Amino acid sequence: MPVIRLPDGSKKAFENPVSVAEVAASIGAGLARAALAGRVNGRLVDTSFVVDTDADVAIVTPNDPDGLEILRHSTAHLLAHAVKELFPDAQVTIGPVIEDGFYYDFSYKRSFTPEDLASIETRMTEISRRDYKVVRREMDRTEAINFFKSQGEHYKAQIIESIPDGETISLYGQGDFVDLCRGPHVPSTGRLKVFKLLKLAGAYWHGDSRNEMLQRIYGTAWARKEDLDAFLLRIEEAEKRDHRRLGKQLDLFHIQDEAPGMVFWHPKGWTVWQQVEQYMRFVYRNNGYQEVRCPQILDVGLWQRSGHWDNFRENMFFTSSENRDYAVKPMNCPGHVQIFNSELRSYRDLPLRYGEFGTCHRNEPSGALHGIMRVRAFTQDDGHIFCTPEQIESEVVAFHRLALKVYGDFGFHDVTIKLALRPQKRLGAEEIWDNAENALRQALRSCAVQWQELPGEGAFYGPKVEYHLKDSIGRAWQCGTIQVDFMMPDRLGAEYVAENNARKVPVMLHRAIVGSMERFIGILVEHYAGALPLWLSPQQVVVMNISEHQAAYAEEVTEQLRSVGLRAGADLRNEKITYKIREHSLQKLPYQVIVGDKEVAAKTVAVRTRGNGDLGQMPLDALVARLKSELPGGAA
RNA sequence: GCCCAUGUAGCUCAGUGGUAGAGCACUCCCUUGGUAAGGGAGAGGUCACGCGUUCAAUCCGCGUCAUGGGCACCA
Repeated sequence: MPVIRLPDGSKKAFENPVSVAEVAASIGAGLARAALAGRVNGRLVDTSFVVDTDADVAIVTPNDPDGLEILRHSTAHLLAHAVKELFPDAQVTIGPVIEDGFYYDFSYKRSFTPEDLASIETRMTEISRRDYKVVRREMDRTEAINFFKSQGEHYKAQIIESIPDGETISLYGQGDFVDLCRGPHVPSTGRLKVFKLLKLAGAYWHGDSRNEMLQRIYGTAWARKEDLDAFLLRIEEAEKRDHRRLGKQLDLFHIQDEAPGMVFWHPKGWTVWQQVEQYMRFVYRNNGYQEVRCPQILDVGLWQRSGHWDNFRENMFFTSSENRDYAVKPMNCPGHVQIFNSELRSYRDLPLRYGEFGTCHRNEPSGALHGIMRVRAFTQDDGHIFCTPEQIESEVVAFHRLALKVYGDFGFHDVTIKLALRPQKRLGAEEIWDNAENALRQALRSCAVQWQELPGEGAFYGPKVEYHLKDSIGRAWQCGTIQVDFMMPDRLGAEYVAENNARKVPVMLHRAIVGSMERFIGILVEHYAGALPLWLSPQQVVVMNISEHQAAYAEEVTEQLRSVGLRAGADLRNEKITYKIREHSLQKLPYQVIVGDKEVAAKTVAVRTRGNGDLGQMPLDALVARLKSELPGGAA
């Protein structure tokens, strides 16, 4: 005789055990139609779940985030069902929900084609129309293994074998299709109406590159058609701000076959680079760093001593000359240690901070390359701090404040922090790792921030704090990092004279704020959709004449803008003003200045801004004042 | 590196077993026009590269390279 408590606090008493579906129906027919699942005492269950004792029950609908997740999970099953109908020999593996959708991995003798994808989607719609009831049943482990083996589903059997013995295994069936699943699922396939298959991809079984490659089908599913359309529109909008597309349209850079993963910076792109670099140079200078520069290639022996050769030689570039082998530097730290080692250091010198715009080469796997976001030649705003263990905390805190200031100046205000802990492949004793990890935890506590810990994600020489920036369309990018390293200074023979005249090995902190210049500029371009803020814009102002009569005045105005340090250019082409405006608007110039006979006569300029349109005439001084006020006051 | 797809003019893309097209951009001419495309003419391509099949390959096959979507990797 269960008493059901509903989320609004009301109670309903039932004579007999009731299913979630019956509870929903007792509340209203509309809710019964919308019910996808239930939440009984906080646990998600199918609508067929029977409640036989007093309980808190909520009805889960597509409007509930859990409901949407169930919808997607059930759509993944619908996908697998369709694949099994069309390709009975295909084996199913796993099909989880991911952000904005789901995927399902299959093993099949031949590759699925884009045409297959279309027919699978059509078949999914058919199965949805058949409106099969989705039925849960339970088996014991051995029975389940035998069941899937008998179906020829060896991957499924293998998954169950990895589940601890004694646990009940739940299966979900719809029509002839049965899948291993924890559930819950929608009550019937007819509930799955708004979905779309997105792409085919390869993926390793168990995510391990030593295993065979499966075929992954990605899809998305939503509660309403409008949500799906909005999602597809969002993808389209993201494509429009793709840095590769904008890099071409705005003439910032290109990459060509002769140098995969290496960037040709065009004048406009290089101007952006210079703004970022000059800004970061001020950051070094104003925060106790000394800028340095190290050789591009260094004897292989140095990389053997540092440990990079053992860990990364597959991904390093080598060269040789006169019987000597060199590695093109994949990192800047060993170089900085050489500068540290170039004279005898005292504890009084610490902390000693070096900064470098260090260009590194890494022979990244071909499949990893991506525009200018993941390249083989890149420049880091790299820095290394040599300090004592006692100084770690204050250095990390100072770095943290500085990093947030820099991100804010570039327009990133949503920053999350992660702490990557010791990886499988690493140098050094456990105790050293304990110290290093705890030093970073302590420092983060002092920063009064929240952070997420990532086991196994650290560098081979030490744990790292990572800074993830959220961009204007909600994507997160890892940029900055600060890492504690108790290994490399010792391996490379760094030491200082302590107060008691003993030689000690300093701690080295590796740190970067923007990370890679290439990647950061790519992120900036995508964040701003190419409309960079005034201080970063390659060209800040264009001065256009309406007809050739005002050419001399236009040049004079341009010269005056340049003389106060603005990046201005004149467009004196024999084109209509509307044409010129269109072109410079497409180039996303922040300011367009138009001079015609009226402006020449009045000694003024007509100003048009990106976004706000025509501002009308103003004296040149007023324009300069406006531009100056829009530029940041100075670096950190 | 692995799976799949793609590679045609500077860009975006059509197209065909008989050595190729559009729009924009470019050059020249006309036009001197007031806030997102004025008009005309012209030039421009070893159809990514290599090897096959074929009387004939940009098109079909194989290989290589690169790019894209994923996976794996990311000091």
